[in-house]
Amino acid sequence: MDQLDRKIIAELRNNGRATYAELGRTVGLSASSVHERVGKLEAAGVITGYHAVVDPRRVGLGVTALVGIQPTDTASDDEVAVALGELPEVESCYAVAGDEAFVVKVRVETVDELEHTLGRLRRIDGVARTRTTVVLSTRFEGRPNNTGLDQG
Amino acid sequence: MDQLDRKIIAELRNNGRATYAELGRTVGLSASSVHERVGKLEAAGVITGYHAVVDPRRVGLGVTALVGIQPTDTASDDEVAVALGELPEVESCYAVAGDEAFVVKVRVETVDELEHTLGRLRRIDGVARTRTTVVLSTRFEGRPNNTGLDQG
DNA sequence: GTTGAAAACTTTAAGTA
DNA sequence: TACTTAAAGTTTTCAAC
Repeated sequence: MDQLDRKIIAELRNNGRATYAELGRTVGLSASSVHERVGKLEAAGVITGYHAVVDPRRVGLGVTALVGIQPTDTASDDEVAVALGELPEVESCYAVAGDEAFVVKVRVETVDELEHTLGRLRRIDGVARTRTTVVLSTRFEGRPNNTGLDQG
Repeated sequence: MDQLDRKIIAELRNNGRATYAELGRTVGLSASSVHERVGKLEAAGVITGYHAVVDPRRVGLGVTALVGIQPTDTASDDEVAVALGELPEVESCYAVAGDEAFVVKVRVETVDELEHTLGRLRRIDGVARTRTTVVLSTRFEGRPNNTGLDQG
């Protein structure tokens, strides 16, 4: 991965639909070269995908919460993580240091649904307790941090 | 926003680089129609952008932490949020219920840098204390939850 | 890495229900 | 209004260099 790759990645993080021709113009390569480089970055697992970002409220997911998952003494973290992944309302799942095994981000339509989801989380085998932090507003989210990409 | 819009959004969440022609084939519309619909969804703020997703470890951001921000008595939440946004290592920022004003997600290269970043967070005017949860592993992240999009 | 060319896609305009 | 087709311009993609 050289400087040009980093530049291409930074561009694609800002605009995931940039054309290879556009990228070529910004980094000073032919579209073919960019195309090949991007293919290699994808194959190498550096670029893992492309997603449209949607305003959650506009698609009926107005309630967000961060939930700490405290495990039982006998819990298998991997099994708990798999179970967490089976709930579609769990958008992200981090294994963390501390007395909680995981912190997950949950997105649902209503607080009623949140209550419902928390119940399901608690019923997962290996989950002892949950600790819920309700998100009041999302100031910003998933901002591309191109430290070391833009110029490194 | 009708069923077709929802289908298009779900597709673009899974593959942000899907061509209008591809989208048209999956939803049963011409490329022109899809093009027009996507333009309207973007203009309406439903689709807010497109991003390449990068494996953070592959771009030198191997350390992730979730940091609760406890405010001082006199803090202006908005001003604190702006200050948080000025640090590029703060990827996401949520205003939350509870004794913490915000929870932020921080991504840095090393634990040394994490220490450095936490110092800067604490020095923000309006920040009394921070509570840091180090992420040991990201099981999954930013999964598109297409509840209510895939089928209505 | 480049160019060149065919196929595919984008994007606008014009026309239809 | 929302769709389609048509057509010109662009981009993709795959050779060959």
